[in-house]
Amino acid sequence: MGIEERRAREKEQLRQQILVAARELFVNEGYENVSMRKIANKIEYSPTTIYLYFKDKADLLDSVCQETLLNLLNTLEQLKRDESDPVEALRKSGRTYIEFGLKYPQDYKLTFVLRPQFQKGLGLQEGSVGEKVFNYLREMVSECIQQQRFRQADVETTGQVLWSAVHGVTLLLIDFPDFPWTEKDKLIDTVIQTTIAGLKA
Amino acid sequence: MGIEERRAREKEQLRQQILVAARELFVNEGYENVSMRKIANKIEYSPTTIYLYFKDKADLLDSVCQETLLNLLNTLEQLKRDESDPVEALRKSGRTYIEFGLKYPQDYKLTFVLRPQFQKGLGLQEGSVGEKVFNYLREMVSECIQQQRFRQADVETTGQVLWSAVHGVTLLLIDFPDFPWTEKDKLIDTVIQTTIAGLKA
DNA sequence: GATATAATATTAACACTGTAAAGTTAGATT
DNA sequence: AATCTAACTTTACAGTGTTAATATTATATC
Repeated sequence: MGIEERRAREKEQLRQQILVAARELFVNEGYENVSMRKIANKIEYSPTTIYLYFKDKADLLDSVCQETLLNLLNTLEQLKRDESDPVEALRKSGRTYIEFGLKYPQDYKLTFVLRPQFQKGLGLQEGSVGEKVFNYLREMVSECIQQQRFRQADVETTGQVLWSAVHGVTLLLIDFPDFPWTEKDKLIDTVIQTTIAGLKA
Repeated sequence: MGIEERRAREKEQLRQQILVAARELFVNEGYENVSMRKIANKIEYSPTTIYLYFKDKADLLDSVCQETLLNLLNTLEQLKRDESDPVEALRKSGRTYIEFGLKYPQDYKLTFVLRPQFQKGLGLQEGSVGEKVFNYLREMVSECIQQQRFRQADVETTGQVLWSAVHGVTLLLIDFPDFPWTEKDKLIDTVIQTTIAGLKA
């Protein structure tokens, strides 16, 4: 049955096409200003066709973000392999996380701030990419504590403290671009280093 | 001329009425799901009347957030008078800030996450309440550094690091209520103490 | 008290939005 | 060749923010 397979392939292709178009508009114009009609125009299909591939607009945007997050997860995992020192790995991971957020601010906000509000209780459900990202953090922190590079403390709490710091600075930099921030790279480094120093103390 | 004064008073009253209705709807239904018509219905005026008092929907949101910020500022300023030790004052301020966010989660998100998105570039302009809140933080940090309770460092950067930490944990607690957080009070304390410890080191 | 003036509120309209339902068309199966 | 089915489009609805024109009211002036 090669025909069905070809059809499935074509179907998947259009799905991807929609995702690509959506991401491009989404990133460039901000997710508020992207309408189904705009996406449809871009791919030269009628607006309602999109509904054959995605439940609704939220679902579409969700899929875009999922992809982006998977990207983040991959970037982080790669990093882990290239670095043996656990504290240094953690530092680099923090940087990577923040820079990711700044590179895809719309995706970051949608995933970590705007979506949870509407999908109450489904923020970091089991198996979600978000959960995997936090698991990654857990591992790194655990390593640091086990090797006594951090003061003896709860792995969970320590991870949550780190996440708070990087999440916070990421969102502030995204949301208040005109605030007189310290030079961006310095600020990011200081946030990470200060938190790590605090965990050693 | 008591008449003009009465009119100004009445005008201000309706303005307030709009603000109250808008806040209530924004908080309960989410900014996106609140239409000008809904607000108008609630106050029993025609939709366009609102435009005589506010430039547009974003401006209305802005005004709601201004009020929230003023509320936060008052809460913080009260605290400053009651504490002489600068590090302790900072610690308490951090707690107060976070607790404020958790007490009015929707208002907090509206002010610090949603509003910036719609009022791009007008995040913390000169003379704004937002700026005053950050000035408050600046003062406290400055005191800590001057008294050599913190390691010698840039006041601006130090303040921004602290803000990142409290902002981060506030939003995480709000947005992922089902995440297996460490006990809330412990987490908040650890975030603040770790950051402060890092600033001493 | 009648009339002009200014402030305030409303109606109607425009160009959008997300999306449900029904209609169309092309290709595969019988 | 007739039928079925999946993919896609057309149409339509109820809603959105917002503007311009209009109507209503309250006050000031004659």
